[in-house]
Amino acid sequence: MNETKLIIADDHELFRKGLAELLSKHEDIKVIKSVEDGIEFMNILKSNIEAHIVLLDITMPNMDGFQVLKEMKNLSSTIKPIVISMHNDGNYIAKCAKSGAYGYLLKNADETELTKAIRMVSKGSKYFSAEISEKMINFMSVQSVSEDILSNKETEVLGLISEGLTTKEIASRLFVSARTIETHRANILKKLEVKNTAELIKKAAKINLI
Amino acid sequence: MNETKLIIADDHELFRKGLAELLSKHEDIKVIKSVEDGIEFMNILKSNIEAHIVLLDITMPNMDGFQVLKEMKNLSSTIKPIVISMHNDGNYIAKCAKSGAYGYLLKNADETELTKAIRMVSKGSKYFSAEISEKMINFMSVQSVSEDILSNKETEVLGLISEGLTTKEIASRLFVSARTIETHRANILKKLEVKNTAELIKKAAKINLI
DNA sequence: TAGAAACTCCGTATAAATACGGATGTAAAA
DNA sequence: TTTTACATCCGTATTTATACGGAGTTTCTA
Repeated sequence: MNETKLIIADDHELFRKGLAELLSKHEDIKVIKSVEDGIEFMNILKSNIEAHIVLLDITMPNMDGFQVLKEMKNLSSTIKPIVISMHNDGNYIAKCAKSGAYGYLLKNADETELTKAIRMVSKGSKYFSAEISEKMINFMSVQSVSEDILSNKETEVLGLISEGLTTKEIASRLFVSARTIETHRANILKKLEVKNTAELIKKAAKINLI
Repeated sequence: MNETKLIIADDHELFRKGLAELLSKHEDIKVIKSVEDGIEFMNILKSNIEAHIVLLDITMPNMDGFQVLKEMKNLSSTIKPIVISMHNDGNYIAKCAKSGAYGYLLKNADETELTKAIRMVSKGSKYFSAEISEKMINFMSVQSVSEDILSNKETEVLGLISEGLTTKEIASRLFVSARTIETHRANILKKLEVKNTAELIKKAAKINLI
């Protein structure tokens, strides 16, 4: 028979348990492991466990879903990740797709959709619902994936700005001139299409840059 | 027999279903309804359904958990709300306790804790785990519940600041002098214990003021 | 290898925010 | 009723941020 072995990675105990319970009714799907963070999952992955799919939450402590996806790609794992997230934010979806997710489900998806996604991915297809695809496309048409918007230095500067440091303070902490930080600030404002610090921090918080 | 009838209010279909499945194993607990937002729950409440407990999510569309709690208090409902949230933020917890929640569970609580909470609340007690209580106490000791921190005017100004408006722009929009807005800004910074706009917006976003 | 980013730095100027230290009338709460 | 918080306003001064426009070096990539 064709049994799909899957792992659940989610930091919410009740969600994990409930999901396992829910899936136990389906004979072709078997939950073989249940972990609560990315690190734990990576350990399992490295132990060469035989599994087909991992239902992966994005927001997890220690190591989040994005990092897990990246690592899985590096290790060219054969386990196919389906992301289960509560964010129907185009940015999240796009990042997951880019990082090698085989599917993206919202936590308010229904059981039918969940099993459909698992079965499709199990057969080698990808599963992104119409709603999800649309969000992603809309997002990509207006702005690039946030990961790529800012350079490393800019991201670092943004972090310090959000801590409440002034340009001068940031400059001395990063051992560069204040002019440099001013330029970084200007570039960040431009890239995120905002006109001052207040708007900047709000937007950065929204798209989870900080 | 003493069967506890409960309602689940959560916008995540999978969570709802999973939870129901999980609880179905317990004979003394019966899930009688499952709704996906606050409005839907209020309708059920008004239909005089017989239920003992509602497992209430905070972040829901249309009408969130806080509003539901407030409304339930107004209607002096006999259904006892247990909040299930993913935020272990002292501010959230304190607001719920203040609004009449009988319990507060994190979504990463385990099954044992869930059933324990349900049974205790069913018997008339309240259930706040040691961890949750601690968070709440820590929070309240350092700052009052966010709802009460800022005055109405200050909240309004904060909103406009976060939109990227300058002091002058805000002043003309609110038909007052720029000085007034400067004072408001200063007071807001002081109340939230931050030293500039960047930190302000970050904090405001964090405690969901904007 | 050529070109594009990224990172660094500079000058000049204006706009905006923050830090002081006041003041008044009104409304709500103790 | 007395106190307290709120909302409004003012002056002076300094610090920060933003807006221009430019340029050299390195590093990565097509």
